[in-house]
Amino acid sequence: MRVCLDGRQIRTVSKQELQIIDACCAPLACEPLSESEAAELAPLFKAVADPVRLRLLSLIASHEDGETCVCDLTAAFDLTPPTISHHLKVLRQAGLIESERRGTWVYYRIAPAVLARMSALLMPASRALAETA
Amino acid sequence: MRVCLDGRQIRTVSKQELQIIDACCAPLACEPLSESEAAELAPLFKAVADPVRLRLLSLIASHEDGETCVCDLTAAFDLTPPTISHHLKVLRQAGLIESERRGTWVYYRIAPAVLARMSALLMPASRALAETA
DNA sequence: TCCTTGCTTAGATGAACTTCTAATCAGGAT
DNA sequence: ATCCTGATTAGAAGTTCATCTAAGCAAGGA
Repeated sequence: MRVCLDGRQIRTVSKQELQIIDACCAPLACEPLSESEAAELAPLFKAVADPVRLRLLSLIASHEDGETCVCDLTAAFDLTPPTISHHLKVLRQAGLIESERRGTWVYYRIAPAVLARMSALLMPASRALAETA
Repeated sequence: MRVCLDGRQIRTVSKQELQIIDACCAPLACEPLSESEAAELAPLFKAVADPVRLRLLSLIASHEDGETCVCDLTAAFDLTPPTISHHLKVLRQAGLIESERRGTWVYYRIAPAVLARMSALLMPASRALAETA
């Protein structure tokens, strides 16, 4: 882990992540997206196109245990529990997170496959970059 | 360039792209996004969270010349020119594309930096992946 | 100068989305 | 059994968004 100029932490990409990037997801610049592909992908981006859901995703992803209790998530926002629950449902229905109830509490964790697919789609979107390799 | 099981073309990641991935964009799992970071990032994802805009981006990105005339873009959709113009404006205001007028026609091309940032943010969002490296 | 073509802006409409309050469900404790 | 706490569902209100038609702007040709 390194720290960059603006103070944010960064790290290098692992081989395993490269395999995901390299997996079966044609990047945007490869060939035009079909209507059905676009219709399938757009809801995934819509799920993360909200500041609350981005922070929820980030809170869950950066939690040490790999999972986070809803009560901790709710406490991090100035929003009512039903609102947080709504956003978690949107993320879950998009396949970005998974939930599990253990006793009184419900825990959420990241489902990495869909995020990896979205990332791979956007990454090499510049033909110039692809060809100067 | 290879072809995967479902017939879509894929390719490996270049060193230059790795540098972009590795650049100054903390991935989601690194640490929780601040409220202001989330507020800044969400509109970027909102810009691509629409099937028409995803296809527009893909059409522009995959065009041989690196740029595409609006007339070609409009022809690819079953929508009126004002609607296409609206979507192009959304993408341009998000910093994802740039436009240039040459004579009668207006050409759009990809602005790769923002896409690279979004991709880097989503990619290593799984702590499990990051730690099995 | 006037007309034609390409593209964008303005304004309106109907759908979708975010948020809330109130009510409901699930588990655990008294 | 009853109550309490954590979480979700139901329904409503206000806002944002995608799309259209109509109008405007820019550039080139008759």
